[in-house]
Amino acid sequence: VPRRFYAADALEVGPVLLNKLIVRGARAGRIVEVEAYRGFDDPASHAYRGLTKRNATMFGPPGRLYVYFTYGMHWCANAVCMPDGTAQAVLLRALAPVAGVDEMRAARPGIHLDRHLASGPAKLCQAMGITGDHDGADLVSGDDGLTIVDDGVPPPEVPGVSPRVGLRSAADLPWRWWVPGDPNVSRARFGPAPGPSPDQPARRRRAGDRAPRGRR
DNA sequence: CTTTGGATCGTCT
DNA sequence: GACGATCCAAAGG
Repeated sequence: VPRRFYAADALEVGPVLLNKLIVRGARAGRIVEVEAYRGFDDPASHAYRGLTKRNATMFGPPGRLYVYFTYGMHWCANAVCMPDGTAQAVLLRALAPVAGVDEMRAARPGIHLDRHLASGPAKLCQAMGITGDHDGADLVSGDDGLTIVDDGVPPPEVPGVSPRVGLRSAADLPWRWWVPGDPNVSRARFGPAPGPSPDQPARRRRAGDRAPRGRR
């Protein structure tokens, strides 16, 4: 995926990142869920309050990986968008494992079902072995061992859409997208798959299909 | 299947 | 000093 792909608004890049592959060595996963984070105009973004040591990568050139540490134990990874100087990013929230599944399982002991290997932003980093060491990695050159490639599978014509997960502020903005019907999409409080998608008959009701309930 | 609470620490106020 | 762009085990239906 070329540099110019990322040099756009995260609201545009997010949905078209779906179904692309993230590759690290033998491991590869298809991106099936993402969220957009903008900058000064997005209160939920790490970049909202300006440049800091942690979020510096978000303010740098597009096509790099922004990795941050949260909850005292988890890493999460984003693809940086917009030209150098403007902070935006797309959070990678879930993968469908495609290759190197043995390595992913080794990185996540105790997980048996493939669809649980990378069905969340921190799980994704564990499965791929992504840590703070990869903050700033160039996804375009692949020089740091991480790349995002297009293997010809197009993004969904009509992705699933919902508000972003786990936020206090800006909790209403519908900036989360996923591949409809994909079993690797994270279980969230807001529902996957509004209606039956073209090729998916009719799924049984799931926890996430309900309207958001109070608290949080 | 769902809900609840604990873990755990860097970052910014 | 408070709070996360989270995950999992445990416990209850």
